[in-house]
Amino acid sequence: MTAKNRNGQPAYQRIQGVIRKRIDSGQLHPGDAVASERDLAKIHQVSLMTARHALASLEREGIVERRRGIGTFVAAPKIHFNKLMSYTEQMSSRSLVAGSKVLFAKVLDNENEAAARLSLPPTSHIIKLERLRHAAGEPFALETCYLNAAEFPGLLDAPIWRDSLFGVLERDYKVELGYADEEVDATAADPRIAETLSIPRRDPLLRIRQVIYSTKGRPIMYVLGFYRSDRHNLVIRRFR
Amino acid sequence: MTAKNRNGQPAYQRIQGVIRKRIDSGQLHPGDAVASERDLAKIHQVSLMTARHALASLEREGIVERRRGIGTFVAAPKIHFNKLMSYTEQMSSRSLVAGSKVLFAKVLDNENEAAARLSLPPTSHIIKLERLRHAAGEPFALETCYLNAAEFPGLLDAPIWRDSLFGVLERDYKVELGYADEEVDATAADPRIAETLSIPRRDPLLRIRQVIYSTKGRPIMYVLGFYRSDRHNLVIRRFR
DNA sequence: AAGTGGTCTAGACCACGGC
DNA sequence: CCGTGGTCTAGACCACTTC
Repeated sequence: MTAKNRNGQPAYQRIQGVIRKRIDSGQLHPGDAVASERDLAKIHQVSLMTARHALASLEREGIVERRRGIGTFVAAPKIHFNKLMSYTEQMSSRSLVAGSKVLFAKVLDNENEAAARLSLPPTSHIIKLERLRHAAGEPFALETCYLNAAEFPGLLDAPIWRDSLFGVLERDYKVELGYADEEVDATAADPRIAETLSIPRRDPLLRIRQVIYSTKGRPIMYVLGFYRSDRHNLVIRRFR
Repeated sequence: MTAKNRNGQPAYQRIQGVIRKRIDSGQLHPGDAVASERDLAKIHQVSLMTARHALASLEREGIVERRRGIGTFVAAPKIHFNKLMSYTEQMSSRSLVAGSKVLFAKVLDNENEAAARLSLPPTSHIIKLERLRHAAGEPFALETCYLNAAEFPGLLDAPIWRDSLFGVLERDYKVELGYADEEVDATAADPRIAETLSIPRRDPLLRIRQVIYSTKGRPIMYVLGFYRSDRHNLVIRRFR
């Protein structure tokens, strides 16, 4: 019997959804035991491998921890490490109101570095969108996004002002965002950035260069961001 | 038939090893196709799920990329993102000779913050090991490790001077390192760090606070590191 | 002994991409 | 159409932990 999913969602994702909801709604707290593979299999009428798949990939996300011979438990909420999220999503996951001010938005043809990061010829038409991001009334970061203008015609006419760029891409352009490779280093605020972010010149900033890929591995967007080190810190998990 | 592994290594790991070796040795180059799930299953005499497991977790490590309907391909070598490696391992993966100078090595009992990060009482006996790391003759980073003295008696007598701390822990103390949670931000060099690293005061530095856990989720070591931003950059991958 | 996660089988059907 | 990866079954045995 091939399990029929009324909505086309795979069974293991449906199971994950149930568990996630129970954690988010406070029914399950960090440290609590999650149903075992065998119990989940019975409850959701799936095979062991499917229940296992659900738990294994929740563990990879850091939502639960599994211990052989003992069980599966809700993990301490270390924020969503290694999770690709838009600025809007990040802020709302911290219960902050995200704000954004567009400083620059035009199509250019001399953004060589951005074009290279997007695997495009040097003089391609590139959308450049520079935004000052703030939260709780304070400047937070300066982010510049670059996209292939040929691939996203009319993007600058979309309500980026109101809406999340991730949302526009996923909803209006049917892009499936997959993963992002990021390079992180530290740098000192130059005069312009210092003024924009309301911090002293030469203050240390976190600089993140991010190339966002579709699920199929095609580069979609290059983002260069400068983050106030006193307002931001990055959380990641590395595996051995 | 339960596949017998002559050495106790799971079949999927053996398959991964074969693929890794073929990539490392130059038999397979980035972009080349890897054998399909079905081929691997035949070649290694395992079931489809096992061959699949091997490829799926290689993909999670960024070694290969899989595309539905097309195949599995060797990924571009973006360095080992999200991979927990010792300084020695990192350097050697970049073909650099790692050097280290111990600046401080003692057991203390007033390292409250480190104790807290290790989930120990505030005044626990804590090993503090401060090392200046260099490569290619240049100072590179200042790293301070903290460990539970009760758990690693005699550690300071081990040949940390010569050997990798990771190596000592894994070999002599039978610790299985599992993962690390890291907080990254930017900071300015204070006078002492500036002098130690041979850089101007107030230069931006990458600061990384790292808690390393065993495979069973027990905190093993807390590492506070300051990295010269002109010599270091951190590469990570985030998933949606 | 009982329960848990880890590995594995020998198949199945589906969705997708290229021909 | 055929080969690919994605999901899934209905079990099995093993290793580990707790009782």
